[in-house]
Amino acid sequence: MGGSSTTESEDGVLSADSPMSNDGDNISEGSNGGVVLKKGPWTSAEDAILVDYVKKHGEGNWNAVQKHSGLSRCGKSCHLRWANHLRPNLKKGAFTSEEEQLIIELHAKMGNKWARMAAHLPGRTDNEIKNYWNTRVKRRQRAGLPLYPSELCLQESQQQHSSPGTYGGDKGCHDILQSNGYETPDVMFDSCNILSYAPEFPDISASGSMFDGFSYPQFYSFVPQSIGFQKHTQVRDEPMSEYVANEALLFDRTQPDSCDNKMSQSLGLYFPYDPEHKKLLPFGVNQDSHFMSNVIFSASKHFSGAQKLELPSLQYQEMGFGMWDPAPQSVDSTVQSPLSGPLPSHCPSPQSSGLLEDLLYEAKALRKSEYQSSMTTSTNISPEDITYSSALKTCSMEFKDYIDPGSPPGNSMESIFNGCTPTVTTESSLQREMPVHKVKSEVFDQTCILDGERKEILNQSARSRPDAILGSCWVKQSAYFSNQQGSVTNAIASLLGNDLRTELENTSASGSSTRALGSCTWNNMPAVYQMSELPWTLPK
DNA sequence: AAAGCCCCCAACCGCATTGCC
DNA sequence: TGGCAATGCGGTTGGGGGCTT
Repeated sequence: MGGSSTTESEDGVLSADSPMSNDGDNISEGSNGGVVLKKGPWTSAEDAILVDYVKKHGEGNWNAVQKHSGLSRCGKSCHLRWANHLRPNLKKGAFTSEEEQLIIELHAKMGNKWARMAAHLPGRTDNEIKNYWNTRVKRRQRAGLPLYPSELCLQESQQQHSSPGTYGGDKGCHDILQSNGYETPDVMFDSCNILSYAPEFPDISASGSMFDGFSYPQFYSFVPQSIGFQKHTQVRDEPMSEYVANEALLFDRTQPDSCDNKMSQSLGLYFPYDPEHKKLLPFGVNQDSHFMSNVIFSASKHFSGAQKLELPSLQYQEMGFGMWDPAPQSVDSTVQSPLSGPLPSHCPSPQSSGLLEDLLYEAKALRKSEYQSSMTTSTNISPEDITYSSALKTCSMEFKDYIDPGSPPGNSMESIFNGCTPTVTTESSLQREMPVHKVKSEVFDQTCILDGERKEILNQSARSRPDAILGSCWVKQSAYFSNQQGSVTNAIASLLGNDLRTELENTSASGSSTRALGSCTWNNMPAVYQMSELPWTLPK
C-alpha cells in the first residue's frame, strides 16, 4: 500500500492463505527492537490477534500491541486498523442517502475535518468519509457539477457569513474553490465586499438576490461605493468558483409554496436539483434553515491594499452583529466555529465537540439572540423574521418600495432598503402590488422544464451569468415599473446605486439600459447576452 | 478473452497535538 | 519548561477489481 513499503521475507504472523503470503509481505525494518514490522493489507489472522489484544487490554497503548501480542505491526497501524475496521459498531457498506446528505452538509460547514465529521456519523470513520468525499469531488468535477448542491451553497455562505473569522471554512472553501477545478492561487481579494448587517439592512439578503446569477467566471461586483458597502477585496480576472459566486446568492427557500418561492421563481431562481439523488431538493437543505448573506466580491479598482487571502470569508473579524472588521488577518483554520445560525435539526450541535469553536459558537449564538431581541423590540417583527427572514421578503419589499410612487427614482439601494419596513409580505399582498407572474412564467419555464443534471447545469449556467437574473427578471421588472415611473436607467440605478447611474445614463443613450448595465458592469463578459434565451427587449 | 483504463478504498506517511515525565 | 512518546488527523498512495474497448 504505502509507497515506501518494501518486500522482504514472510512475516510469521501471516496465515498460510493470506494474500500477503502469496505475494510476499511488505516488511519494513522496524526500529522496534529490531523486529521487522509488517506493512500492507491486514490479514484475518492479524485482525484476530489485534481484536484479541484489545479485548484483553483495551484500546490505547498501541505500541504495546506488538510487544504483547507478537503482532508485527507498528502501533500506529494497529490503531488505524482497529479504528477503521475492527472496532465494534462500525457501519459497513455504502453510505445511505441520509448519510451522504449529512456529509455534504457537514463538509460545507467544517471543510476537510474528517474526524469531526465522523463524530456526526456513528459507525463511520473519518477515512470512509474522506474517501467518499474525494470520490464525490472527482465525480462532480467530471460531471461539471458544483461540489455542493446549489441550495447548500447558499446555506454555507450564510453560515460562513454568520460567523466570519471563526468559521473553519477555509479548508472547505478552498475545497470548494478547487472542486470545480478552479484553482485560485493568485486571486487577490483586496476588496471582498461584506455587506454589513447595518441597521438599514436588517436583512441584506435581498441584495444578494439581485446578484443571483453572478458566478464564475465573470463575477464582478458592481456594488457602487455610494451604497456604502464595505469594500475590501479585489478579485482579479481569475476564474472564480461557483461557490464564491454563491456567496452572493441569498434566498430563503424555506417555504416552497410561499410567496418567497414564487418570487424566487419570478426572479429566475432555480430549483435545486440533486442529480445524485435524482430528485428536486426542497429549497434549503433544511426547512428550518434560513440565511442571511452578506458577501459581495468586488472587482472594484477603488480600493487599494490588496490582501492575498486564502478565503474571503475568513478575513473578517466579527465586531458585532452588524459589522465585520474588514481588517484582513490570518485566521487559524483550526479555530473553527460551526454555525452561528440555527443548526439544522438533524445536524448535531457542535456544542458537543468540546472545542474552542464551541465556545465561539455559543458566544455568537448569544450575541445573535441579543441582536434579534433588539430587533424585535424595534421593528415589531419577530426574531424569526429577522434571523430567518426571507431574502425574498426583502426582495419583495424592494419591489414594493420601488413601485411606490413616493419612491423617487434613482434612489440608492440603501435608500430603498431604508424604505422597507421589514414586515412579512404575504403572497397575496405581493401579487397585488406587482405583476410578478408576468415574469415568472417565462423564467420558471426555462428553469424547470429540464430534468436531472442538465437542469442543474443550466441553473449554474444561468447563475453564472449575471445578466441572467438581471436581464430576465430584475431589469424587466425594473423596466416594467420604469415605464410607469421613469427611465429604465433610473430603475436600475436605483437598485445598483448612483455610482452606476451615470454610466447607465451614458450608455443607455445608444441602447437599452439593460445592455448598458451589462456593459458597464460586466464589461469583461463576452457576449453578455447572447447566451441568454431570455428576452432582452424591454417591454414597451 | 485480453488489455487497458479507471475508480474505490485500505493503508501509509508526515505533521500537529496532547500527555507525561 | 523542555523533551519525548503516544495519539490524532489529514493528505496521499497504490493495489485490486470492475468496466470498457
